[in-house]
Amino acid sequence: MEIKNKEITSRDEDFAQWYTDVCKKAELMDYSEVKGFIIYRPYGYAIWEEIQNYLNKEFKKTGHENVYLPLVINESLFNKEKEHVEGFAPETLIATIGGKEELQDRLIIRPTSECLFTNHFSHIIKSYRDLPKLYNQWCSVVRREKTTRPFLRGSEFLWQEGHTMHATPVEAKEETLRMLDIYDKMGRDLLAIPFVKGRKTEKEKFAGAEETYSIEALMHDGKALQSGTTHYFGDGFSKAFGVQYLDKDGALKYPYQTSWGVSTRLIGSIIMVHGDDNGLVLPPYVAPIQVVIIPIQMNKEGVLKKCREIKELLENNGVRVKLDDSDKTPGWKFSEYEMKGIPLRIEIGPKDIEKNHLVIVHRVDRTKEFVEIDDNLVNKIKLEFKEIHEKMYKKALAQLLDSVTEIHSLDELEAALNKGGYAKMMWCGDVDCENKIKELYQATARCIPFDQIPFDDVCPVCGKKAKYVVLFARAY
RNA sequence: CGGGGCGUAGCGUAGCUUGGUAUCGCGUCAGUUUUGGGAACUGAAGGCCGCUGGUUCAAAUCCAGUCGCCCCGACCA
Repeated sequence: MEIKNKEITSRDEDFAQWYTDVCKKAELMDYSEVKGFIIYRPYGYAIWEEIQNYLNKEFKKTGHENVYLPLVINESLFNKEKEHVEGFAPETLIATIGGKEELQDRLIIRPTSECLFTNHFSHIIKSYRDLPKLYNQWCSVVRREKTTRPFLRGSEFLWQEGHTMHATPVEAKEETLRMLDIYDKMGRDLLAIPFVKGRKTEKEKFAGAEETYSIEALMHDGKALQSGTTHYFGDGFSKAFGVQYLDKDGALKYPYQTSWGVSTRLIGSIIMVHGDDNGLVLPPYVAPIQVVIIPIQMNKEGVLKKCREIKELLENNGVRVKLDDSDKTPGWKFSEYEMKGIPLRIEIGPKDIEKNHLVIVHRVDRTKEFVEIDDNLVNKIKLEFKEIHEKMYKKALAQLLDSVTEIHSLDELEAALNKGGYAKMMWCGDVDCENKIKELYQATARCIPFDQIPFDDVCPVCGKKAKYVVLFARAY
């Protein structure tokens, strides 16, 4: 039975419009009066809270502490690291007036907090005993963007930014990769999104970083989305901000630094990886509501009572449940909660009560089954979550693997990019070739993946000797 | 920042060419009947027609300015 949602544009018809429809209709966000600044509605914010819960546990397991630093950076401080300033200056929002006075040192609303952290570190790191410093901050940052889209690119977005200081480059580099692994694991265990891990090219790396790594996700329309980054800074910021400590050997030394972050852009990834023509599809472990119970003929004797009983049972066992006992029709509720992507639906009507079972339906593929109400019910529901999660991950992984095309010439590159997904090619490492591809095909180097298995000798752009396997794609 | 489009009720819109006090649908509220894939009927509330100024007896409509949003490019998590 094909049942199609009438309020959401289909993905094939207009993917951009589909995306906007889902954001609005699933009540994740609303537009505000100011371009690029969105309202995170309770349901959208709750997804972010699940991500926070997951990451806070992982961060704390690995010894990180949460802190909070100011919203604003005085301009003179911001200007200390040259590359960093050049990278961010074009998109900063600056406060110039306080009350009625014009400010002497203007206040930059943080686009990222490397300057603030490094400056603070210079005050608190004096001895090798103060290292490592492993800090994380949950906050929002502001970057003036020309083109904005909900969750994908906004003038303000919510994120976490980790900032750490280490005694040695080796230790700092390990941290950079450790955090990338945590992000990757989050994709596998929480978001059901397979990421491609890799290193950014010189052209694509973060302003001021020596090395940038990223996790890249593939959207349903074949475009890539950078979903998280980690950076190794060497001692560049340390030197610029004068962070020095006295080591065991009595020498003054500069510590080595990292930073890493994921943002509410992850919500965009979830939408565009898993969503379908009926709306959002949420993986169970990140879903703010995991189960929605819909009573059928709820004025009939015992229906609501049974619904409440099941709700309480699941809730007491740590399942996030909503019972919709509003007077909307069941059909309306089915559509509504599919639009909102709730992974598992339970229907309870007079017929079910008679037979002592529940009807359960998976959002991802609408598979429907009857589950007997017995002492093992909670475990059965939890197994359903596992099954749904695995289904969603496998589906996304198949799509990702299917999208990778090995290419050996510019023609093949163009064809692969037009098809969508990743074009895997050998590359000489020269930025000119990156620029040429950008210009010709509007695609960028997403990353130099960790899996480096060469399959050709020359760069198809310039014909010179190839150094790396690299993935190109059109990206958000 | 270039090119295009659009601002009328919470949302989507008609009206604008040819000035005369705003149309329709969805939603909202109340009531009754309904309920296994977006229910039906009856009644009701809701508008500085983006903003400012001008023309006019009279402006959603004409003129000027201004603000904002959306789409496509260049820049970016």
